[in-house]
Amino acid sequence: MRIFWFRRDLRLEDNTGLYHALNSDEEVLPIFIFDPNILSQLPENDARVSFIYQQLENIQKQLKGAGKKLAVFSGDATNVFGKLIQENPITSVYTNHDYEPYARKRDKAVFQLLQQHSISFKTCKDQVIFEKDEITKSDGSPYVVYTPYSKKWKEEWNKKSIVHYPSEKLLDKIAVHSYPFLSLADIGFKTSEIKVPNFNISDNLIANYEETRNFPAIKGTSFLSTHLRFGTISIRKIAQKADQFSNKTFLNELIWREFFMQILWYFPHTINQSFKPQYDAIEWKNNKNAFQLWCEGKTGYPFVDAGMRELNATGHMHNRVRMIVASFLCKHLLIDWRWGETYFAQKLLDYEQASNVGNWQWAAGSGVDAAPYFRIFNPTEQIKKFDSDLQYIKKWIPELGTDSYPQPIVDHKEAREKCLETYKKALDKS
DNA sequence: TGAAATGTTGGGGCG
DNA sequence: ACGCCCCAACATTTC
Repeated sequence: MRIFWFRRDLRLEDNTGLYHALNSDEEVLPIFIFDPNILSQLPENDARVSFIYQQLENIQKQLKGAGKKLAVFSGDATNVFGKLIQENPITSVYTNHDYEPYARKRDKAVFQLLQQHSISFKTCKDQVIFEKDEITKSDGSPYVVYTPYSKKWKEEWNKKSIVHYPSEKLLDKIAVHSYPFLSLADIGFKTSEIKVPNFNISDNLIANYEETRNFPAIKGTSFLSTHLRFGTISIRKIAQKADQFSNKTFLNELIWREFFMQILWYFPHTINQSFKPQYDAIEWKNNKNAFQLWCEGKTGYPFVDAGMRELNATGHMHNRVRMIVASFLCKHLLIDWRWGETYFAQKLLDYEQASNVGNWQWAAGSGVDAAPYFRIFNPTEQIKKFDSDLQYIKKWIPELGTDSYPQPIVDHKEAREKCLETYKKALDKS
């Protein structure tokens, strides 16, 4: 018997690892494991846990149609596997790659356990088109600048023809078993009132993406990120669609995702250290009160506040606004990018460590191919450019223009000058 | 995937 | 018609 281990690939269709697991005469036990190492840090109504559970239920419904079912466990992965291999004649375990530092550690421990029992651990590429070692410079070293990376990515993409993995057609190989399907309550969670929005990848959206994506009042973005994060849609399907359009702006965003994933793979220390080490000499102010006001959307800068309120209310924030609030936190408030990264990690439905760390370091100036330190967004100029009629801002700040809306917590000009001085001081040291 | 500061140009008011 | 000043508009440099 084989095991297929679902993680960030919560779908039956075009699932690489699932396809390879099912594509033999052996029967396959499909499992999912809720990991207390991750869950214990989350509130009981965490919206992502609800979304994962909802997707597991979807999978369960589809499997039941084929007279099968999914097993859902809770526990440390090695403990769960220890039990499963005692109770079943397991020959191999299949799963899809997960590139985050924590997942790599977890998978290494599972691999070692399986190895002791002479069980093979087969892992597949599924959540990206190209992973770590597939797009590198000619000497095998990783790209740390986006443009040449994307050029190489597109070259390789054009060379190959896309392969799909019709895992959904092999469900008859799934084993009959009596393992449980734990409920949300069983793992100590409740259904969140925050729901993951559906994605939109209509022809219209992709064709107009470059023109509309920067205006948060327009529904010009795809809302794909959460679905890509949890694998509820196949990246192969999305990339193929994006490539059909002559304007490659949308495809480029998919490439940014893989760019940051390979950066995290080669430079895992960047989850808490600046990619450019001299940026760790910055003397952040780290004012807790200012941070709290930023979190709550009460800085007195409407674009910043609207974004943070959108995040708090929905678990989502428009990408243009993410850049604005991030620049404001790091540069106007001189608060360490890690604080912002941590807050986003708590709140974002689409939280993806590689993209979140990569983009926060971009905003702080400390990352690969980052914004230069002197590039400081003016949160008021940004309104003129991207929300000039205040449609987005008023949606989230109904009290705008009244006495109850706070005064700016910092003066733009002063904050800008202080930022330049602080960054310069740190960078002059090296 | 900036914005401010500084420089340049040219039209118009005016003596 | 001319020189001078002002300043908007645009370009370039700087942070």
